[in-house]
Amino acid sequence: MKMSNGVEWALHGCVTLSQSRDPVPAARLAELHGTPPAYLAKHLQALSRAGIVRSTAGQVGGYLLTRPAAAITVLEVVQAIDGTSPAYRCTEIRQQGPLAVPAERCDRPCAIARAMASAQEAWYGALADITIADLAAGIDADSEGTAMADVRRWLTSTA
Amino acid sequence: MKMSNGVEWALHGCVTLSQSRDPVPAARLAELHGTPPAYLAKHLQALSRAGIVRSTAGQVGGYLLTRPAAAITVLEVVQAIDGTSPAYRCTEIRQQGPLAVPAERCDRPCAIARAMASAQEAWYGALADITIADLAAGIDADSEGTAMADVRRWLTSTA
DNA sequence: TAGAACTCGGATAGTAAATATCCGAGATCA
DNA sequence: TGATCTCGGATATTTACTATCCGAGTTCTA
Repeated sequence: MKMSNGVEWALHGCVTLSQSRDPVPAARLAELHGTPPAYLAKHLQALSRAGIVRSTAGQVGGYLLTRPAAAITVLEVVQAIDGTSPAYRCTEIRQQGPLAVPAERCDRPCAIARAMASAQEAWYGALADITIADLAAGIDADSEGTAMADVRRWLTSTA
Repeated sequence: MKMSNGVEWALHGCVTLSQSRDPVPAARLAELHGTPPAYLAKHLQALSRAGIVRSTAGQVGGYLLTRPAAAITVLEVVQAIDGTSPAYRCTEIRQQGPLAVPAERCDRPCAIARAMASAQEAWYGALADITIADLAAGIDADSEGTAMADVRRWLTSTA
């Protein structure tokens, strides 16, 4: 069970975008985070499709959050990059083999699928309780309150 | 984020093994569940390495649970098949780029990694609260108490 | 006691997904 | 109006999962 590596870049990118009032080009984010520019752009497209960021074309274009950072949950970002399909997908093997359960009796998921879905629900719930603003605050606290200010300064400075 | 398909087979297999007092060959489990025999055997090897099942060679050999089903958690099975490494792995991109954080200040994981680890902790906790015995009871309840009896009858019958 | 049959175990191909990249379409500013 | 910079989807490469086979070891039978 491996989560896409792009989730990390997307989360860091959203935190960075939360510090900017002007659009930030994908190349700029890639430079800041030390990631492949083209690949990061692909993930930003996914965020755009999910309605988390808004893209602007042209010379002063770039990406920008569509909502306040406090209104964007980590779960949204994870699902935008990694997909919404649950990690465990039941293939209904109870309907196969010599003791197959007739399909008419399989209206509800089997006990195993229910257990796995319940656990994933706990996972999603935890992710939904954290917002991009929380992450920014946590990173700021780790750096004794200088990290986000440094990001804002770097974003406004011309490359 | 996609979990290995073998987890489903392993969980169903453990439930089946919990109904048998004699070793069950991998080929028998594969026949019951309608899965590729060789591939299922590979996953059973992983369960064996994790100490969840015990293998016996020879003519009357097969696989058997090492502990009562109530003492085996779903988390153990999932980790045995899918690995123990967390789904989200931080690549420490905070240490790269023009605003890189010096390594000396990275003694503890960054706020994003902490948040993701906390969520995974919730996931694991939910899986650890469910045992193989719970799954067997749930499946039995879905079938109005006939499923496990049918399994026991089928296991003792000669193919 | 020797043989044979059946078992598991690790090493070996094939396939799908994720990773990484490039070039074209569209929009903005000079 | 033109040039430059932006995003967006289509395209190769690598990784991990899926699936399989054959050899080593063990147990029962004759």
